[in-house]
Amino acid sequence: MYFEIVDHLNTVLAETISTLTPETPFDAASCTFVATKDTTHGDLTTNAAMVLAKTLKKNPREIAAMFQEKLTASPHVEKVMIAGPGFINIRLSGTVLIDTLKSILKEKEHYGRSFRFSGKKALVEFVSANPTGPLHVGHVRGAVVGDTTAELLRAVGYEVTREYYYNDAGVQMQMLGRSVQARYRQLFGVDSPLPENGYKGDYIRYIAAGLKSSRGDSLLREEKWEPFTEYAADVLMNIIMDDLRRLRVLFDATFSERSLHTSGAVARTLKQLAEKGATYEQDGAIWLRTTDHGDEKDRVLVKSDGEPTYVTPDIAYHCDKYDRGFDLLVNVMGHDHHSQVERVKTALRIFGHNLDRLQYLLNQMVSIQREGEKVKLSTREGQFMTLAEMVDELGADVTRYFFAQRSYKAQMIFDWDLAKKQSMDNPVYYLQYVHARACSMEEKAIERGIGVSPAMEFDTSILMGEKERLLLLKLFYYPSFVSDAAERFETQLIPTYLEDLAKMFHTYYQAQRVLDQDDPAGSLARFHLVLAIRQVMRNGLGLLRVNAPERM
RNA sequence: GCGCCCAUAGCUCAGUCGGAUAGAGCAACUGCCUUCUAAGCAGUGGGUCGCAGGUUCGAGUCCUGCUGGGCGCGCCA
Repeated sequence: MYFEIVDHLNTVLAETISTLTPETPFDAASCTFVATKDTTHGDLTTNAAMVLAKTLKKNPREIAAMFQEKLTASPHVEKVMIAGPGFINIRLSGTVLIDTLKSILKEKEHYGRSFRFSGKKALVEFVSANPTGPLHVGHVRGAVVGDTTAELLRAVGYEVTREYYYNDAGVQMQMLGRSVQARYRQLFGVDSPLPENGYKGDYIRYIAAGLKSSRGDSLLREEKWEPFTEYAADVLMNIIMDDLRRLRVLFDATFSERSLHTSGAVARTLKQLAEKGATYEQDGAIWLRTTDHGDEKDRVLVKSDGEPTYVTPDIAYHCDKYDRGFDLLVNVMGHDHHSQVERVKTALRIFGHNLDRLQYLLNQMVSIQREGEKVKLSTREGQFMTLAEMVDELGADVTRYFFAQRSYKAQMIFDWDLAKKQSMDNPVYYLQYVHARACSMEEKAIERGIGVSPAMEFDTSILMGEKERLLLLKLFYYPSFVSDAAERFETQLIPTYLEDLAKMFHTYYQAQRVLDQDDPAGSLARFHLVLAIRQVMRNGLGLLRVNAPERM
């Protein structure tokens, strides 16, 4: 409904603009209708007249008047008002709002979804933590941002793949294997110290104990670290995926770094870069000429010991993503990997890949405020706050909501005490309460013999009161928020919208009796409105993968 | 030194990507349950949108320069 109406109005706008400016080419796309911020200014507004003022050398209000007739003729428009310096404000016809209500009740969970990107494929890569330990708070933010973004993209028509890239090769994995090996030997009383910079966490002992119970002492004479790495990585990947599942994050695919080595993709990438003259050899290492693309120094692709650096398989991985034919590639990772991004992009540019298809979402750091105390978290320091602990203490709903609520770009202070509260102070419960309250009203309605009319027959004039009208208008805007959130990769637009809607609903509930024994016609009409609000709340929470309980 | 991000109410943050009188929640204060859930509602106080310029009809939003904070800048990942 929203896009249908706004597209129609924008077309009228564009046509009128082209008749007004037949000589001068004018970008009509820059003049569109948007929702008003202040309801006293009508429902939709455009600044077209003011933008055109310079080109036409006329007073904006005078220009606005030239649009008025055409717009008034639209069946979707009740009234056109010219206000302020030259805004064209539109009040939508009641039919539009009633049709919105009907389509919500008809489309149900599909309301708000669109087909703007139907037929397009998107890959969202996120979390991608190495299997060297359990996930911590920093990963949770990436997990929520990535998963919610994926869900938003799906809501606007993309066929989405969620992928987890993990480094099961390299020095860190060797360290993991050797740490487990040491703990394993200790279990048999062998004096075997942890390697320098080895992993000290208790989970290493846990993994070693698991190995002992499944393999006995059969690995005691094993000198190589690889079997230990393989086993530990396997265990840790399972733990990671279990934790993520508890956060309601499910991946469609994992992609192993080692597979890029064994398949020859890394070697092929290096060869192709060399053929393009983008690399050279010096001091026994192979360098990428990133300085040709604005870097301050060239970067090493292959170390003098013959081992590739981290960036090399990452380049091969991204080439693989391009080869798989996605229309959109989204990468969610910590902002501390920023310099890495430029190197990958440089290589992709050398290969001639279209960087417009690649979108990095670099989320900033999270710190936790708990009982007034600020706990800073970083990968290097020992982590006492893991994903599992968060979900245990706060639940998936609260954990997800708190991260989705904020822009990924800004550093975030996670208010643990607020998140912990199961009260009205906590926005999650505030939203869920809308849903529960509406469900409770439905029960009451059924008791009183009020049911949804399949033919949508109810007295629509009752919903044209100003309070009801504003609620309908809010529901009308919902698809635009979904669309904006997806296109701009801004998850927080959804919580912002839902909190607005919740506020309006609770206010309405307080001010207006919905189910009134003395007013059956009014009760029926308002009941339909409540059901529509409940549906949108459920859909919005669904995008965030937050539960909408029927009872609280 | 260079790069990226941030700076909005006492605190945590929004601000629909240049619009009209800058918002919400928390905290503080005052009211409202015999009713469809008070996990709620209504109201009060609280601001030089870090600073200084610039762009234009119009700037919290865009540009430049500062200040302050975070992160990065490795033949680590």
